[in-house]
Amino acid sequence: MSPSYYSNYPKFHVAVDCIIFGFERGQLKVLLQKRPFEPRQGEWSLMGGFVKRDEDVDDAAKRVLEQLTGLRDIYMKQVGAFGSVNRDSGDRVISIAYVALIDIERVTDELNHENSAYWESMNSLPPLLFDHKDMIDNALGILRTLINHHPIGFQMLPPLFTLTQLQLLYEAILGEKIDKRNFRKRVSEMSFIEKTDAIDKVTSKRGAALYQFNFTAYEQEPNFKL
Amino acid sequence: MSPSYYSNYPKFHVAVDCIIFGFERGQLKVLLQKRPFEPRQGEWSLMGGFVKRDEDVDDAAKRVLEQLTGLRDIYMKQVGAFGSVNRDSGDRVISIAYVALIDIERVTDELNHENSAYWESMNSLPPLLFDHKDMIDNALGILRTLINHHPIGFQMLPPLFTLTQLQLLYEAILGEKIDKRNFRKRVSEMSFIEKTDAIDKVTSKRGAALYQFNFTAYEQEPNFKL
DNA sequence: TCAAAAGTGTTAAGTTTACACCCATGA
DNA sequence: TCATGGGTGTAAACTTAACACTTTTGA
Repeated sequence: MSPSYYSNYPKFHVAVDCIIFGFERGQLKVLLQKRPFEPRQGEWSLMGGFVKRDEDVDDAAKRVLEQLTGLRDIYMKQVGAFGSVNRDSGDRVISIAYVALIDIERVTDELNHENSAYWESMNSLPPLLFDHKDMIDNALGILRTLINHHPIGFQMLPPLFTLTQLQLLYEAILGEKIDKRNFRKRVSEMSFIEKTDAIDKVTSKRGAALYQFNFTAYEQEPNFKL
Repeated sequence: MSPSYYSNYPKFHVAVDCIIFGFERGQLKVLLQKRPFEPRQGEWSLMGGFVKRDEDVDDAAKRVLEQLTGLRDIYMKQVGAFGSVNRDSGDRVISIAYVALIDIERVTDELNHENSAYWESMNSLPPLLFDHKDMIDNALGILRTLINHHPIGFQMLPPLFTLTQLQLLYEAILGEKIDKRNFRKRVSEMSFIEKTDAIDKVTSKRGAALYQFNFTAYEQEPNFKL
């Protein structure tokens, strides 16, 4: 182990940062934290942490996410590595950013606030630490690209959702209005988005049909285009 | 510098690996090297190198590319970080992969062979070191995604090229045949792909019109769809 | 009774696909 | 003269976009 050729070269701190997206009341939100240590303690930042010695980088991201939210088996995808020399004012740190999509209802307020974490709307982000704003922008770009052909939006909705919620989610991610009838026509062509017998009476007097995403049906016929 | 909080955490070797694509005689090729050091000296690998202490990770990738090819100002894009614990059998190394697109004619054979580097067709890749095959697969995926809406294919062609060359390039990247008349119709709608007076007599008796990509025209009207 | 959100089809415009022959030249 | 690659247009199929009114119900 550690043969001489490699050991001529420098080593670096390697961190992961998580861009955790959720969706609530028609708004795309991101989970931010007041940085709990120096330097720049108290500034708004993404949730992050250092990679451990015998830990895959992907696993480090999962660990950080679980520490903050208590959730495992969450959809995550690497956004990329951020490696400018001076990106971290404390010391040289190379950070690998991950985007995670979660159902905001699964994260309780207590959990959030223990970590001084808060959901902030993407429309009104505060100034952020280091290059964390760039990370969020990249993550959103990836989300916008993926959302059109992959059924990942459902990760941010409860198991049962109305078509209006689904449409608002797409509008929030893409940043544009979608025609309601065209949207519903496309949804109805996808057999894996199933209408249930349940009715949502929270957001309308009349009540709206609740739908669910059927993962196994999707596996069999994964033609997705919204 | 190096405040106590950070210094509790481990440090890692960080490398860059370059997936260098080129195009020659109808084939998409990648520049591979016989690994010049232990462990696993002599195995086919991507061109890589360790990040230096005061060097941006992006700059490390540019440096490695320039060392191998002598070329600067090349189109490069980060593919992502590869961070499994045991991905490198020598020691723990976290590697950040970059894809680069170059005009194969600009790299002379001498340069290549000094570094024991060779262009290998994507259709007949040898077994590769570590996770380098995954890196190439990811890079190709990114290339396929980008090529449809961004004029990056031209980076792999000489300044003057025929429409047949351009079509063969697209076919090689996408891995499927394209209808000649439909392809040319789409090209003719893009004002920044300009016909020149020059004629190529190398590949046909009749001669084929040579075209060029006009970058400034593209900046003004960047609507690209092939 | 009325405000608020749910639900529902058709048509025109635009895009994509499929398809086959003549041309110019050097060997 | 013929083999090779260059060059050209149209019609049908499909996809996308635009658009407005009725329904249900709780307050």
